Amino acid sequence: MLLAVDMRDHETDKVTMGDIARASGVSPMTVSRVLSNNPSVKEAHRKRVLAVAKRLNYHVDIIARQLRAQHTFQLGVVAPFRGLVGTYYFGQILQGIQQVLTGTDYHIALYDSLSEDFNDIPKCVNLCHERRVSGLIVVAPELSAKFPKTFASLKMPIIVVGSSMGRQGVSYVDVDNYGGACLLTEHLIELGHTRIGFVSGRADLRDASQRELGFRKTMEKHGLPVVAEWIIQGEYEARKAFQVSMNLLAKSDRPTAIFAANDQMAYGVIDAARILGLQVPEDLSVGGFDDIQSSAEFVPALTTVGQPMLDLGLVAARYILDVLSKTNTAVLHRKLPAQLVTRSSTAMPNQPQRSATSDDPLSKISRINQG
Amino acid sequence: MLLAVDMRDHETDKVTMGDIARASGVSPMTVSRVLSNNPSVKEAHRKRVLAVAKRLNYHVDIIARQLRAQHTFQLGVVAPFRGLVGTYYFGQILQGIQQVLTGTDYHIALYDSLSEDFNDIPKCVNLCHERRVSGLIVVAPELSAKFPKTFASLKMPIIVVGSSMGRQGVSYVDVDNYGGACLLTEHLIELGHTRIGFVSGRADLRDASQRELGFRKTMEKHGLPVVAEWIIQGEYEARKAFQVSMNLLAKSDRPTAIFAANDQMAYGVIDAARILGLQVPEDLSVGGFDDIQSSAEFVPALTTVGQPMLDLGLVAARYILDVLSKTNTAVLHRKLPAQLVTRSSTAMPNQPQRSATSDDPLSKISRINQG
DNA sequence: AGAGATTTTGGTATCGATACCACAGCTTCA
DNA sequence: TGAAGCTGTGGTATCGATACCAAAATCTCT
Repeated sequence: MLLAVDMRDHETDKVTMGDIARASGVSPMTVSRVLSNNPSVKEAHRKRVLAVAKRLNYHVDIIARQLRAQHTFQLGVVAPFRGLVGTYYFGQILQGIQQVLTGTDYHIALYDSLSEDFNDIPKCVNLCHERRVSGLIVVAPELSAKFPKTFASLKMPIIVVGSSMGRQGVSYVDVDNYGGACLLTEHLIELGHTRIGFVSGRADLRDASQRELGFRKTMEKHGLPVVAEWIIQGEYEARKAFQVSMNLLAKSDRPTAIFAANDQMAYGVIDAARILGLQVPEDLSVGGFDDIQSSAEFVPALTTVGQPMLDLGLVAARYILDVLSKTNTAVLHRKLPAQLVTRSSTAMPNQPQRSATSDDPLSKISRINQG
Repeated sequence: MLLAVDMRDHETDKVTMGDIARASGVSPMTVSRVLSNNPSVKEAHRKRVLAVAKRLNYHVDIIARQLRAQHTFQLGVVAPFRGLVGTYYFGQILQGIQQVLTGTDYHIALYDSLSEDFNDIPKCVNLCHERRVSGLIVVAPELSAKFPKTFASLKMPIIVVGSSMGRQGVSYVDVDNYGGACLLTEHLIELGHTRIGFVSGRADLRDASQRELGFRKTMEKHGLPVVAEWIIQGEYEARKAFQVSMNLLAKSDRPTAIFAANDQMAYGVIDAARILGLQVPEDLSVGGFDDIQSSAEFVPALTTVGQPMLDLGLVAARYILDVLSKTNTAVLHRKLPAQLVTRSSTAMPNQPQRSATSDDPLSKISRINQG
């Protein structure tokens, strides 16, 4: 009765608990108990069942388990593919999520909130709900995203990443872009800069507008002028920033410091400054935002605002898991602090007289190749 | 008996087909038929059932359907998160996949092949198999990826993206990186260049080595020298490329053209050239690879090799769906052609005598600001 | 009108794992 | 020795949708 030889062995994988039960002379229930580590089963049976399961190359049928448990163990991640997937920011969030999920039974189900089927987030969230995801992380950096209160009534944990939802009962985790921008602006002001320009990011993204707001408010707070011509559009792209800052820096009436709303654009600004013969940070201080990997190695090493992108994913995923395990039931409203990272692309501005002799950037051009 | 009023209405969503059946006076089977568009059901019943389903806010229980159908409608996508997620390349592939999936019942389940649980691809593939994904797309740009033949014996369609699998029975779709590199090299040679440098990509990535090979073979084919000092490591990063090409271009014995293994590095090379006072393309032709979005707008517009990244995703997803629907059962070995995109960053090399007078790059430095 | 063909409907079993209850076998103590 | 307690084990029902078959309802034609 024991260990009836099964010639199919590793071949077919339609092996069920019933098969194992038959082959090891116990009931399916006992098999189920063994495989779910229920302690109330005799050691002899346990060993035999495990051996048979291994021999038959058994794997639980996840679907049946899901049906019984009414739980898919899928963590839905909703994001606008166009524009977000393929960015470092989103990649880091995904890695954070995966780090939390590794070792659990959960995995990521990815949905495009811009798919032509459902051109807005609520529709996509409903789809996920119908698909019975266990929890949902909505990555929504767009300004236009609408989040109806009905989200809160869905019978699943849900959290928004990258958008602060105000007073609504929806959980979110976001980076404090406003505060981060204040930090960098304060830093530049403390160094003695009063003529500061700003390269803004994509107008449709929430974080971009928050960074610009932080810059403006801090300038106002210190009674410093925000010069309209010194606020230029960089679209979050190094190239675009390069082009627009070429124009700005070529003028004789130019700022002594520039705050770029992300690091890539800061690179673009520095490239432009180099070409125009301006030394960074001697003639121009440049600050960025994000602290992407290359910014530490960049020459000059970039002063920037560190954004805990990985943490966004970690916090969001951990929150969902906590709610699912009933550890936490509260609505989460969390702004992760951004950190000022001071490196060598910012310094005190040159003395006025010195700056006067060098109004023409071309006069300095040879210096770049001698340094 | 008809239309018994249900006060719960939209509240709870534990509505089953049985509930609808009861509320509309038919059997669960008829409800099932109506909801799966089976034509053999009387129009009166159909209308009543649909009305009730809507009123009760019914949604099929996907899990139960899956169990019955033995099919999860999940398309597994396996990729090394670290290094790949967050790249434009992977973003495009994902978008391609999603485009095919939009409108179908399938959706993406994302798995990290580098998760600490299973540090190699076969383990991750097994996990997906256990999780009963309906099909699997393995994105594997690394050189080290091992693909045992056992993949072919898994009872699910599987395709590898970004690695040509040689003679093994595993399907793949890849871009013809080798051929693309040949195209660009030929282009430079046709323009009259004989002194050509190469900025290589990440040594661990398959595509990078293929591009370099294409360059080398084409040079050899034309009897041109591959100068060791002119093959420099750019790691696929603009910054790195900028640094190493600064060194290379500052020498008096420098190439007249540089082929960078991706567009970002080409940007870096061009930036370096600018700073050294070299005009592109007059003094230096620069070609890239990938044709990323910004390359068309770049100044000068970049000559590059267009890589159909979106198509990788499209072809892979379409293949899986075809196999699942039995439309196709053959193993797919497909290399998508890369396309030469000629823009303004490449041109005929300067005449030798002219090049002789300008051995010192500094002599040209003022030109950049006058153009 | 009634036999036969056709459309429409409902009952039952099934997918595979597992919660719950009941009970067999064994131990412990009055 | 028998009642009470404990441990292991198996039977049955359930999660919700649907394939399959049989039965009912309807239609067709002589």
